[in-house]
Amino acid sequence: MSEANWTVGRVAKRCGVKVSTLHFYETRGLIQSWRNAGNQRRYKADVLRRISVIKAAQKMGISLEEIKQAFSTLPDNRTPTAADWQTLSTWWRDDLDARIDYLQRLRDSLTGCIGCGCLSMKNCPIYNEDDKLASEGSGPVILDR
Amino acid sequence: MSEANWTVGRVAKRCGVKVSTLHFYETRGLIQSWRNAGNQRRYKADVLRRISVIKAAQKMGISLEEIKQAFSTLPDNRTPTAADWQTLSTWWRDDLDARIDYLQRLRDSLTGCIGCGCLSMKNCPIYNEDDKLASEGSGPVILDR
DNA sequence: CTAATACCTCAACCTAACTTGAGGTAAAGC
DNA sequence: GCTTTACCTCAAGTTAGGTTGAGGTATTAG
Repeated sequence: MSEANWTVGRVAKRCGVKVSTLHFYETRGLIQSWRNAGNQRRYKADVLRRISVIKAAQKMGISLEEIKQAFSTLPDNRTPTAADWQTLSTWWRDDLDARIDYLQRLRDSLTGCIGCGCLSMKNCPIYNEDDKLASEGSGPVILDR
Repeated sequence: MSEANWTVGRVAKRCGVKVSTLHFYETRGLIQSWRNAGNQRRYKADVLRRISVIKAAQKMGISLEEIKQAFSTLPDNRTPTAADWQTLSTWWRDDLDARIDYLQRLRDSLTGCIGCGCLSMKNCPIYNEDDKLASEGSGPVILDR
């Protein structure tokens, strides 16, 4: 099999994902393929690394949309080099550091917080993480208790 | 307002969630209410803490189903005490420790891994984390962003 | 007493990330 | 050449965690 002749089935098996997942990633613009004479997908070998990177990023909690954004920084007209991938990993590492840090702060305030009854109060560290990572919805309302 | 006369609207406002969320949590068995003569929901004050705990647990990446399981260990016939909640927080703290540990290992192998090309190989640490957190439910753990 | 809110139920809709299935074609094995 | 396996497209289904809206009732403020 030449460098540019990977079939969906082979890629799927090699990467441990389903064929439907590869179709799906393609519709989302995360991977590309060319078609042979019979309209079947064929991939270049670098798709393997892309998929691996997608899977790794997902384990870090990164969404497909964000992965797509990150991929858009890769070179268009040539196969990404190790250095190109390295750049991505550095970028995500910071993200991962932030997530870890957030969870650690959450952990450190957890024991005191859940038990003590402060959860609905304005000074609760869990409720008031001054952190974009934590912000969701409209947030708690300060009331007495 | 007596201890057992919280309306949905008040609870929602106090906790920073929507009324529909409270309805939803009720259908999932996460909170309970009683009805007044006009069929409107009324809550006991302890629902406030339940909701706070749900929110805190979600930030740790715990699913509603798991939260429900944890709640099932709370006493049925009396309002949970601080000690009861403390037990839960200890339980989840271990969970959180495991998640942090997992992310740290992921981070430590990331730089070497994404760049080096080993990602699709059998011995790649990212691909072979022997970790249940990495494979629980549908996809990776969801974290706040 | 009346109008403005607040609630109620139930069904449908939403996003993410896929999976499943139907109906049909291509490629590969013997 | 024939049969099995691999692919193709497109639509619809799935799970989590909610949100939105319609049509109707209860409560509350003035």
